Amino acid sequence: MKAETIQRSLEDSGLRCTAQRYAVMAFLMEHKGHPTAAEIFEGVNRLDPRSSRATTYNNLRDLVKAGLVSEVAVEGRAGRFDAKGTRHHHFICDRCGSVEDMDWYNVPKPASRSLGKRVVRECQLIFRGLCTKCAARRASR
Amino acid sequence: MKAETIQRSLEDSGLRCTAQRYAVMAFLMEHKGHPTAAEIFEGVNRLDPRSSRATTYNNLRDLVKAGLVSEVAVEGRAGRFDAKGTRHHHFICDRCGSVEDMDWYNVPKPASRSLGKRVVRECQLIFRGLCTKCAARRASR
DNA sequence: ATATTAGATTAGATATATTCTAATTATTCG
DNA sequence: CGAATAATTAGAATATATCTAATCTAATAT
Ligand SMILES: [Mn+2]
Ligand SMILES: [Mn+2]
Ligand SMILES: [Zn+2]
Ligand SMILES: [Zn+2]
Repeated sequence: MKAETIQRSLEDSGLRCTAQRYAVMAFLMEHKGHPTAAEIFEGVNRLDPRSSRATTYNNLRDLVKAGLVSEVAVEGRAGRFDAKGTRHHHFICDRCGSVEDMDWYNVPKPASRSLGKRVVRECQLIFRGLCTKCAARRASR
Repeated sequence: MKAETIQRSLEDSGLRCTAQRYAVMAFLMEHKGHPTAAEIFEGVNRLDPRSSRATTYNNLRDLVKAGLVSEVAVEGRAGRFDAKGTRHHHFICDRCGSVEDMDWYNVPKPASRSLGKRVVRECQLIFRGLCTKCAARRASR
């Protein structure tokens, strides 16, 4: 049951499972397109408007801090968010800017000479190019 | 001679080599720390204030479009820029947010099944963790 | 059960980053 | 030169995110 899964993961992270916080988490799990804070705010309030902008931002911050959500590194102004599920990489379309998940695969670590005394926590791969839709569009012209 | 190199690369891209545009390019080539637009604006105007904020942004946009500069994908509000030199990856520090270059190495392409009809133009690797300075700081406590 | 406390939410104000507008200046080309 | 095009500018406008201080809610203590 998804509801209980969300509730438990929130509480395991020391966060109360409030209606607003739950809604952000549920929205992210249902929408895999890496929505912005504004889209999440709008989506959460579409049915039953009951979360303020500040709360949406607060909860996103808390969820990221708790490790349940990640902010995707994209150039461009608005942050984009992602419920942390299975590991994956990302593909960003040059034309339409959409951010899509790509199957995860292991990436070789950098040479320790190049790494120096840095400590690597994670490593993410971002592909750029044309998404399926935009590639088709371009081909048909 | 660097000046001529910059001039030529601008003109080859169909951009006039104006004082302001040149200054943005030169600043980026001298400062490898991936400065923000605000830092570039400030840096360019430190000696002889003669570039407006709008022009700094306009030129950054034009240089990115021409492929001479790239915007680094970082989460966080301000865009960070990079003169495109030799290929490299990036390391972003969890603690201080600094963005450092890492030696480039080839990354295996995704399985074509996973790629679908997408067209990959490039692939960049972002490492996260603690930079040399922050790792030392943490160790000494 | 009531009081106390810490956690969460809210509207609106504020801050920050970027883009737009319309006027001006500089450069190119016929 | 004169027209056309490109670039720059100050400041206004927009977009995104955070802060503030008041209020509300839930958890715990008495
Ligand atoms: Mn994702
Ligand atoms: Mn770089
Ligand atoms: Zn696309
Ligand atoms: Zn650091």
